[in-house]
Amino acid sequence: MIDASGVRADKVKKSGKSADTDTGTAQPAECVCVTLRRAARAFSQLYDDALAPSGLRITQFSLLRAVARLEPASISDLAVAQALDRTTLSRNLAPLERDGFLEQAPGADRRVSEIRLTAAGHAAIARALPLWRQTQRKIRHEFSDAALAQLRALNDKAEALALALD
Amino acid sequence: MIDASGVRADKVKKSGKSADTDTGTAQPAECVCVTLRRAARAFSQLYDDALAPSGLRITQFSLLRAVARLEPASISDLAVAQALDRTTLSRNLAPLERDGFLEQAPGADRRVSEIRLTAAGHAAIARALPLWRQTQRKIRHEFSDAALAQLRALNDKAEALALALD
DNA sequence: TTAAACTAGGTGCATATGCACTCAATTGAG
DNA sequence: CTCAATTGAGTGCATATGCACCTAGTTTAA
Repeated sequence: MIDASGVRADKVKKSGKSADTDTGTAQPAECVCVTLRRAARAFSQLYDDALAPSGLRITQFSLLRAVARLEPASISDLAVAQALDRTTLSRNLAPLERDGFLEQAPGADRRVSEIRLTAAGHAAIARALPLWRQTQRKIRHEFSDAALAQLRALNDKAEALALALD
Repeated sequence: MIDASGVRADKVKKSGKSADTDTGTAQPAECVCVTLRRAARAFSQLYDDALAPSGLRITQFSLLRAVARLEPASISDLAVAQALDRTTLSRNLAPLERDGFLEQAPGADRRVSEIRLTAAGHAAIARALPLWRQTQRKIRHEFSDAALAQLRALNDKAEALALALD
């Protein structure tokens, strides 16, 4: 929780440094990306904390649900579904497999690994679902529909722009 | 860039699985947190790509600028400024120090490490600044002021909520 | 049919992130 | 002044993320 306890909030000062080309706002010239990353960290805190009793993090919950939807899923399927790099997704599976929430088996095309939930995986999702729903409700209550819709739009356009970097 | 080339976008199907409690939308029941994380990844791609010629990632650029603002900065100062865990921030300094962009020296209070930019650090910021500005302009052009304002609000409220978890 | 091209996936490396725990320096209570 | 409480920082461990490169199957062109 941003463990920087007891910080001297007083000693903040502005340096006239050349590199610091603020626009004059109290806060540093804000970077859209940095703000987004901060928000993502804060939300992850909230969701991870809420899901903790289920033993899942929000990333893992999301991944397990994707497996449930696409079952039997290939690594690449899941990577596309989650908009994650294939190798990242591959590694994110490891702790879930280690904990017995899913299993991989070679497919007919022996290059492909078919991923399926185990009973424990279904149980984990079932444990986490009410916690997640409650958090979603809280969040939806805190933020307007317009804000959430704009977040979606932000995400969609950003993904389109990032995809154009190919 | 979400390297999952040549994925069979066709084999997506819906399983009637109990765990998959979609609300009926084409997309899975969307998680605010997951959407935010996706957006943050996409934006990071855009910014990292744009900043690449400077040798900095967006996280590093942001951190260097924070040092420039708070110089001489303690680890905890920077952690608060970046809304990052203190230990994360501490580690994020390592590659920047290794590359000679900043240096640490013990302060009067010998528990505190005073962090300052080097000439190379200022130069790196100077190299990255125009690239960052250009990207900011592009982004601000793509997204409405309202969307960006709502992102800020989202971030502020999320940080407040996360802070309340203490 | 066989070798080239393509495709699914894995590995090494590096950064980013945060928690639990530890240590050292400082401060404060008595 | 002395010892306990506080505070700044580091380390071990684990997950998350993506790039460059590699290997093994599969498909396709000659």
